[in-house]
Amino acid sequence: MRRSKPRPAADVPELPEVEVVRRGLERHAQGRRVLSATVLHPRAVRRDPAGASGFAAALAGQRIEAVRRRGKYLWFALDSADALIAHLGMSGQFRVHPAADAPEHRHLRIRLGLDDDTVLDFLDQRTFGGLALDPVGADLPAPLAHIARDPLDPEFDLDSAVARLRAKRTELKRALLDQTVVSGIGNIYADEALWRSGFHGARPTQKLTRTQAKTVLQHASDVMTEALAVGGTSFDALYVNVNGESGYFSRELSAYGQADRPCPRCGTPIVREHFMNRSSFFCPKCQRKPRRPS
DNA sequence: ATAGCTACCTGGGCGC
DNA sequence: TGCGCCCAGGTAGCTA
Repeated sequence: MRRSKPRPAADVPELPEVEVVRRGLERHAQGRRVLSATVLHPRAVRRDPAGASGFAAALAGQRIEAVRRRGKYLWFALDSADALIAHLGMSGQFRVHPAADAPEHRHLRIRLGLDDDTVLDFLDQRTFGGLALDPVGADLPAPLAHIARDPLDPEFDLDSAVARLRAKRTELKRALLDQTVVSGIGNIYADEALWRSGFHGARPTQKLTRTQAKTVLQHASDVMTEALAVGGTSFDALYVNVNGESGYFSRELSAYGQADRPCPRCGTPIVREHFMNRSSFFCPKCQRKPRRPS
């Protein structure tokens, strides 16, 4: 029998972590002008239509007016018509260093020289993340048009999210991870929201009542808001690290990563199963599987 | 149109 | 000791 080994639980950025990064970037980069851009790994700019050299040339000289976010996407509003879009992927980090004393980390992918004698580094071990320059639309860069508003957005509308969720013909966990329904939810907070709701991820969305859909979305919103409240104050002033070396986002988790440990509600051991090529963690007593899995 | 699958990545952990 | 396999998962793009 295979025991699931303890893992570092939450090192993948989801909504609260990305918001922490946005705040750090706002603090350190807003109002700064980009003097230079160096691409150390071409994959980090693969979404940029101009390629690495075009990216660097177009970015140099631009001023960062604001740092915005939708779901897990970040973008820097620039003084041109372009936006610098950033996604952290699985392992992306931004770090700020004094230019005179900036370490060359082995996972350094892009370095931006700023006009206050600092560098803004983009690090990414697994290279799922990256930066790209794109024209900004009315208020959203075009490549982000399909991303739904997230629960931290002041204009997030729970009722319309409920409608989108119930319009899906799929399993509940799949819909929670669908960034066109609600953005910002990844594997970790999907499992936490399901656990709090008492719903199994395989429940068919089309059979959810409005109240049930509202419940699970409200729990998703709550769990991410709470994580932000805990983690949002604990990053170092000159060190914008999405992962949070202490793992401060992972301590409160009830289901995700807790295989074989007692459910905090009923004591039944948490079960781990594979779903969508990912791990899913749930309490087999609190979260009954639907009798007819869709 | 839409639901669902897979490729894309690296490095730590573990079995042999 | 060292090799090689497995695993983590967000998203674009593809297929059916």
